[in-house]
Amino acid sequence: MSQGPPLPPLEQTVPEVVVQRLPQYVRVLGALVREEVEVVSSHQLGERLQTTPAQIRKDLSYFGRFGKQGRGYSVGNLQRQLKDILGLSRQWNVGLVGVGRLGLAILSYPGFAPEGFRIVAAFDADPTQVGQNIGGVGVYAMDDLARMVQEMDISIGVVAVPGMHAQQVVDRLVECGVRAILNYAPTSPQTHEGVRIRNIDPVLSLQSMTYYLMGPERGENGQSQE
Amino acid sequence: MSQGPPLPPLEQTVPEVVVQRLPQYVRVLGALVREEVEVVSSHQLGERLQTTPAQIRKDLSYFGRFGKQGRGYSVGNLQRQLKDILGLSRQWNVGLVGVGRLGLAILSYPGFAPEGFRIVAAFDADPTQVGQNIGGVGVYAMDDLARMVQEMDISIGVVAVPGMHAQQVVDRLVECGVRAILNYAPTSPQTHEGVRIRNIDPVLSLQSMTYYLMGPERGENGQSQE
DNA sequence: GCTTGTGAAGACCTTCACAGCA
DNA sequence: TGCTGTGAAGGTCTTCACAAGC
Repeated sequence: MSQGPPLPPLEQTVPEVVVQRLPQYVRVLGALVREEVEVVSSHQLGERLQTTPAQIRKDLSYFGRFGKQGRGYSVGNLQRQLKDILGLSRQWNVGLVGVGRLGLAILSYPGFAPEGFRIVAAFDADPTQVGQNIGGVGVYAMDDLARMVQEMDISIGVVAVPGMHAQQVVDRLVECGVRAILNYAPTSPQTHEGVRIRNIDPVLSLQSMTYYLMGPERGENGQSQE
Repeated sequence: MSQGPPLPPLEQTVPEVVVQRLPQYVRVLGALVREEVEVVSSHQLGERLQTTPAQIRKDLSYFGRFGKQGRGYSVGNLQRQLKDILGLSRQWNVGLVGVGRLGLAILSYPGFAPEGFRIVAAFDADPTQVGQNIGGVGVYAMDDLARMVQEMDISIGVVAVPGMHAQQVVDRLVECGVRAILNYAPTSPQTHEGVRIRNIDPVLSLQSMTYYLMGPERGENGQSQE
């Protein structure tokens, strides 16, 4: 799975949970920038993020030393560094598969572009959809997927097709070289080696909350996120 | 936080991760029912769910003994049992806050009702929205929240307001007695004791995937879900 | 034979607690 | 004094491995 013996820098492997928390740190730092706060301690960050200061310091320590003892972290600097680490200092081109009700909602969602995620092409299996232009985004046939991924430098796929077809769409995307997929279909597709999938599945979220709504008292601790 | 000394039945506390996996089990079991499979082993379930058989057996063992040695689990029976445990054998009334673009998309999403989640009322701070009827769902003022939660037996809140207002909406819902909240706003609200919040945040999902798209080779293992 | 249920072992992540430094 | 960065300790979740039973 890994390479030969030379063994490059190889920064100690970072737990996936940590990577998943970093974007939240970036977001809070963005809020602090807007509030014109210049320095922040791990304790203050912990309050905003509902975590412990230790967690934040430990997380950051996987990537470097960003703070100053006795003072804390420079808000602007830390935000910039984390964005660089996460790859958020650049734009990413996104391909959307499925322009049904859900796909259209995603296309019209204004939250992606400001964060650097640009939907540059849409795809659909239905020939009557192909050729359309929806809010500036062209709709292509699935057969054009490989070509368009190349030509438009698409590195992220968004899947918004019926659950029944999600797996094959994921497989197609992976074949075409896409290694990060955001899946809105109510199915957890089989994952491929080296490919990241994140599922957006509100029904599953609801279904795990109802457990705590049952019985007289099952909700002992009141946390939990995402 | 816990009670006195009598210490009732108190089934060993179930890890939250386990509760979050159960709905996926239920879903796969549903697929097996439709395929008319009658018996399934933890190994087979593990294949479909990309987990180990041991994980599944351990998870189930928190709730009872559902299998038969040498045979496996009765698909129908196991599904029924898990649904009962999760509270999925009944309907749940849901209140939606925010009927902007996102709220409307949620209202028209056909995936909730078949799973037993019925959106019975919508709320909005904008007086010009109040009084509408959207696909059979009335839009009420925020001042009616407490009353409607009572009258309509709303136990789950869905938040679809701008990030800026998410926290206060969550607080209002909690005040009104709602203890399970699905939050679509791009903010992680502070959680209250005894209240469950699940955040639907596609941008955060994207932002944690880009990390693995950076650099020559950082994506060592190719798993990860949600 | 095959598969469950489970204590014990192990891996992983979080929290503690303190040395080091501004 | 105040706060970071971090090894070590502690907890939690996962995996192993096997007794029990069909």
